[in-house]
Amino acid sequence: MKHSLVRDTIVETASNLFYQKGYNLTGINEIIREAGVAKATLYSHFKSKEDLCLAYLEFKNTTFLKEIKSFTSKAPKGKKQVLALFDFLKSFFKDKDFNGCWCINTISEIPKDNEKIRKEIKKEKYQLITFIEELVASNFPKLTKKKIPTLAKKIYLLYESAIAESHLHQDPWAIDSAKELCDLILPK
Amino acid sequence: MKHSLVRDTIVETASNLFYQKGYNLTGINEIIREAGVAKATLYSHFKSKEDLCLAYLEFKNTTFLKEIKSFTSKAPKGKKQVLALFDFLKSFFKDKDFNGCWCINTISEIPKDNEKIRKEIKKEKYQLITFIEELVASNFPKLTKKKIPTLAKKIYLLYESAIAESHLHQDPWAIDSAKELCDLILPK
DNA sequence: ATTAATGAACAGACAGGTCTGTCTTTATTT
DNA sequence: AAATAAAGACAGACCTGTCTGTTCATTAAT
Repeated sequence: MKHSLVRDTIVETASNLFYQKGYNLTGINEIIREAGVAKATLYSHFKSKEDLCLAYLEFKNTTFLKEIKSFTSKAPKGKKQVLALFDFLKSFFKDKDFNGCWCINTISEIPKDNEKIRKEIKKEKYQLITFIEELVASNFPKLTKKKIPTLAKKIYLLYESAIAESHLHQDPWAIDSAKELCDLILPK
Repeated sequence: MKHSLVRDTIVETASNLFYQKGYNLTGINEIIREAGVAKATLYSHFKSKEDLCLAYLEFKNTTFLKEIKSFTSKAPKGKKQVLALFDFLKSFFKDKDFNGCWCINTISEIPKDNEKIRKEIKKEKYQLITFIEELVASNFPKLTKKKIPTLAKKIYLLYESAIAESHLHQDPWAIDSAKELCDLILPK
């Protein structure tokens, strides 16, 4: 198999396992078995399990941002396009592999002083906030520049609680509730 | 030491360690060392680490509910008393031992099919929702009975994202933002 | 064109450490 | 004297990461 393809296979396999079972409960041996790859091969691509964790976070984030951008762009312009954030989440929730937010899950699993991973996670969340700002700005052009970041942060909070709580309660009520609340705070 | 006191010591020590370092990264040996207790003693009180985890969740929850009820009851009646939820969270955030929500952290660490722990966590969250309902009902007596649960759930979502996001970003902006949003949705 | 060399991946043993949970032995307390 | 707890050895499983040696495909050199 080609060098870069092997890497991709490892990242995808590890991502699925990390996301489903958690980082600490997934062993390297399980990853290589599943990926059909030798241990030395894995360690030639990643110098440690932590390195693989970073690749996992990046992979998930890239895929996620692409999907959510594509999904919302298909919704009608205006309020509905912003609210589509929650429709996206709902379809994500319905997926049999849904297991909440990988960032939150990972933060709970790593030692407090692991700055590398924490930094990556914060970066990813800021990318989401930035996307929401763009979404709000493009759908509410009358909104003053100053108000956009504040509003986007609030929508972000609603999004985050919707994903965490639908996961915790294994029920989508949190998504509906957050969407309602979002509807309330968007300019009419 | 007295039998029940030994149990309390173990639970408190385990709770601190589980909360600070995470469930999977805290070993039984570390708990007994810290608690000054023999391993056989621990296993005479708890049949497994999972059992100890349940005791940890219960302990944290009991303490937490007591404190948040006491804190909010001291705030002036009306809107302010409900908003005091977020002031409580802020002081909690400032604590050097703050490490987010133990329920969310634990959910991320255990296998998906651990129904015992999941059930306990859901129960605890419903206790929080119930408390918020009571808080809302007693501070907004004009509110119809039907509207209370819906409103309480929304406040709950704001509370949950405030705790999770202040933890993730290691910054209290999420608490302020959630409080503002809560202020907005409370009847004037 | 044939051979040699290089790079990549495979297979899996191994080291050295961790984990949970059990068990025995010794000490303390009541 | 009986019960309780301490101390810690131990079993057995699992973990990450290293290392040796083999296979195979592609490239370079003759």
